[in-house]
Amino acid sequence: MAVEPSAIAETKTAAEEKPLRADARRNRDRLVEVAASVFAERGIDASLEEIARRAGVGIGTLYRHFPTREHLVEVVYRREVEALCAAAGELAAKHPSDVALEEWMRRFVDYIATKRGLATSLRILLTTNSTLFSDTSGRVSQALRQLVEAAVADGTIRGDVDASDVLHALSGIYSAPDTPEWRDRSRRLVKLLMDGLRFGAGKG
Amino acid sequence: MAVEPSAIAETKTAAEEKPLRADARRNRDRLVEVAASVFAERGIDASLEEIARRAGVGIGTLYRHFPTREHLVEVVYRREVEALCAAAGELAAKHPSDVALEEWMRRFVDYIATKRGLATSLRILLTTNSTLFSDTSGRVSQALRQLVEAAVADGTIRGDVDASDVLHALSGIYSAPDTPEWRDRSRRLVKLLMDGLRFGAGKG
DNA sequence: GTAATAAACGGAGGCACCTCCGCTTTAGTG
DNA sequence: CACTAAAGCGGAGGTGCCTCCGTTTATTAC
Repeated sequence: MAVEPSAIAETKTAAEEKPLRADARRNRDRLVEVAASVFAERGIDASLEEIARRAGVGIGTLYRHFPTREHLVEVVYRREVEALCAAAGELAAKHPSDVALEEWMRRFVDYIATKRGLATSLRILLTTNSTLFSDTSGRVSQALRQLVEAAVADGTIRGDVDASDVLHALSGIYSAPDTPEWRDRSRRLVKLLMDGLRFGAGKG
Repeated sequence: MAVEPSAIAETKTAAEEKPLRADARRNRDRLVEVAASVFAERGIDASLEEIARRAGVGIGTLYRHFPTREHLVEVVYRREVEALCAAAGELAAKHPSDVALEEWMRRFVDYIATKRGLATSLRILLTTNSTLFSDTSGRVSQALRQLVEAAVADGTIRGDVDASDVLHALSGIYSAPDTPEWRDRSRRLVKLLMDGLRFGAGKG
């Protein structure tokens, strides 16, 4: 009955993990990568044996690294959130700040779209492992803040909003029912939001 | 995509079900009975094949009657709640009304005790299937009302309480953590409650 | 280089899930 | 009764989960 720090410490928070042997590191990374694509393709209930097979490792290796399905899902999920957040910096460097913001929100919609199918399992995971929720939502809002503040600073969007306003506006994306039109509706929401943000830019 | 009335209509709400063939009825009843004892013995994750085996039917028969584990669990659960509620009438007929009430509450504690291990699965079931929750809690409070009202009527417990007060007082049984002392603590709660109820009986 | 050892690998094997469909039994009908 | 259609049965078989442990490999020490 050891006290679990929080399910799976993990994540690359510095080199706080004891270094894995080179082959182990390789296999582990491979598994996460393959799992991401298999989950995307077949849903969260995809066969773990298929993941191991496609990754070219034995099923035993998969289980050694990820003792339960949830461990694997969590790592994949964190990795994807991380990538989404990292994209904020890259977009900011490559585009005018308002365009960067818009493009990021578009990716956000796509990201949520892929996660919809996984909704029930993710919900279990999120209620089970509360740090997962706070960690990821923290990272996401931080990424968004960076983009919004930059755009406000150079006057491409209005100055009387902040990241939490935008996040709030985006919440419709989460709460809307999972209909066929959902994606289009969400994209329109982003457009609408951007129009509103650009309106009166440079005057606030 | 048919509209499901509510997961599994079931229950013997009159003869609204098309009559099963005699052998089918027999197998079905047998399965429910065996399932109840296997679930009690091994927990909610007990092997369905074991249930079928012990019931002396093929696994195919189990699945025909109960397409998912949840279907089976729900039917077992409803049956048990039903039995608990039916006991109210029997106890009322056999004992002085205050004794009947006390005994019923004691059984209630025992019942909850057996359900504790099944808590997580039951929680899923209860959130998934909302009628299950309202149906059963309705039945339980109805049974309790019968007992409380009888005891108030013939003056064996005080008159200034009703069934919902008692149910409220019993809620500690649900919310208390699942420690080893839980059962004793709950029995003391029942005793305490009965003392309070008997105090000043016949004066309200 | 080589040896020693701890770490990691992989897949066979045991168990459970669930589907599918050929066989059996029941409940009607004459 | 005998016959038949419909209902029900059951278990083989294909798949997935997860554990266990003999074998392989990376690393460290010399």
